[in-house]
Amino acid sequence: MPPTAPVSNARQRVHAAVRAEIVAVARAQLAASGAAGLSLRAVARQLGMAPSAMYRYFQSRDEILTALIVEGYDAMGEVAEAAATSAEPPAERVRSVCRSLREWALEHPHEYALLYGSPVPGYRAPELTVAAASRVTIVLGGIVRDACQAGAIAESRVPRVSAAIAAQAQPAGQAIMPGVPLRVASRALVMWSLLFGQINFEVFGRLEGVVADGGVLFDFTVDTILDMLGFSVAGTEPPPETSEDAPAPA
Amino acid sequence: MPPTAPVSNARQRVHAAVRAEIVAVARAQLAASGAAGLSLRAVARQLGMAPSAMYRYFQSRDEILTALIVEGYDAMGEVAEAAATSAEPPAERVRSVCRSLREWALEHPHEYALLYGSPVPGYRAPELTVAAASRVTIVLGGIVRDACQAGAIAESRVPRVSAAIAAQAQPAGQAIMPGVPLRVASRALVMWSLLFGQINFEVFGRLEGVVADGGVLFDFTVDTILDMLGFSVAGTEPPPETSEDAPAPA
DNA sequence: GTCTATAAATCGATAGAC
DNA sequence: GTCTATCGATTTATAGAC
Repeated sequence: MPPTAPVSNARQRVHAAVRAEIVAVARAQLAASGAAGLSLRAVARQLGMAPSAMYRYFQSRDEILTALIVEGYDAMGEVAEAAATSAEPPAERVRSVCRSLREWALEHPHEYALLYGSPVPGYRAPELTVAAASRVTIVLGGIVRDACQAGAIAESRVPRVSAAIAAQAQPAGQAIMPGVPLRVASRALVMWSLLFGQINFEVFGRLEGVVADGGVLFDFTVDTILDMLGFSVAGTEPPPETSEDAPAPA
Repeated sequence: MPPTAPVSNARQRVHAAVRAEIVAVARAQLAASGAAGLSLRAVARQLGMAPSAMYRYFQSRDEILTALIVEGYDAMGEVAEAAATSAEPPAERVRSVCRSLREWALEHPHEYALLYGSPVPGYRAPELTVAAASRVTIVLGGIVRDACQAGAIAESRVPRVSAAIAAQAQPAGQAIMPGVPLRVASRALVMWSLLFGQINFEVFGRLEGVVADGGVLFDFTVDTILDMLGFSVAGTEPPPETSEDAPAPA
């Protein structure tokens, strides 16, 4: 046996377990106080620990926040990946992923806000978190790439893009969706804004007096995403049920 | 003279002046501490007042926050209205308004976050604020309505919508853009998500390692908005400069 | 690794003198 | 309308005994 290899492996396990417990309590408190109000002491209190004992597990309050963020990105990545694995056509997989993201956001509004809402005032996100954040990105980017290869995207329906935007979209597009034409990759960048903009509005309650059924509007948003990406999808051009397009009676 | 009419008009003026001063200081503190950390005492301290004296001007801390929100919506409404008044074609007016909103948001990130970011944990927005919020909405909705009447929107390029989404979009669409066909009004609802989703990403720093020039991506976003609304606009179909659409060299 | 104790602050809101 | 004084809490973080 190497003399230094299995140094107190059991200790490490309980350490990790307590860490997880701390994060779990912190997550519960996030809902009540918001990210800015997350208190190290309150977590300790609820856990029956002395506040000072927390410092054996996290160097600072911000480190708990970081763990919370990473955990959140991972959870979203997981539901997105789960929704993406199916043999359905790409457009349906996009729908599934988008719906799963919305659902998770509505079920975990405070964690979602931590990820996609206003930045926490004094907090500086470490590199660690950006890697976790890319997981969701990769899922949707992968479907777009698959769709392109499978011919499910009618490139001709997507307008050409200027050299300026092409230059901007090239690095990120190449990284996430290698091989995807730049006009599609450019619009895919915009897709994030539309998707998360819509989820933001609903989760943050900004749709309250405006729209009664957020789910219907969300599905329409996803339809719009598919349309603007050039997806050839039944239902985009001639929708199942159509409504008269008159200015509507007073 | 009526016995009760001009009761201490001077007093009211200084009262309003002090109120404005309080809000100004609070606005400055918003940048440092965020909305959740806005402190009535800190404002008083910086103003050289006793904390208790603040209660002559605002009933509570939340009321200061409300004033800040109303002020913010008004400021955004003002820049939007200013950008909208021009004899240019509707598409250009949309561009101007969107750009002006982005610019304001980048110049006032913390106030913007207060309006369009995560909700403040314990704070419940009063009715007062929703009226102020609609000002920006009305500007863009008005341009869309104008564009429809002027024939600047090719309705045929916008897909028909299902009865379900039409029912959702009808009330808000009718209120903001009376007379606009439902398929266009529906997509106009989605326009807000795309517009503010894009601004959110940039203002909240979520574009940092992804895109170098946020302005270029934003202009492309606005182009996409115009395209998805059916605007007939030079530059959407055949862009000024076009780039080769090859998958890009490694 | 956990505890007590403590330092050095913060906060919102109220009471009551002037 | 402004002040002092105060209530009754809150917080992060550290020191040091066990």
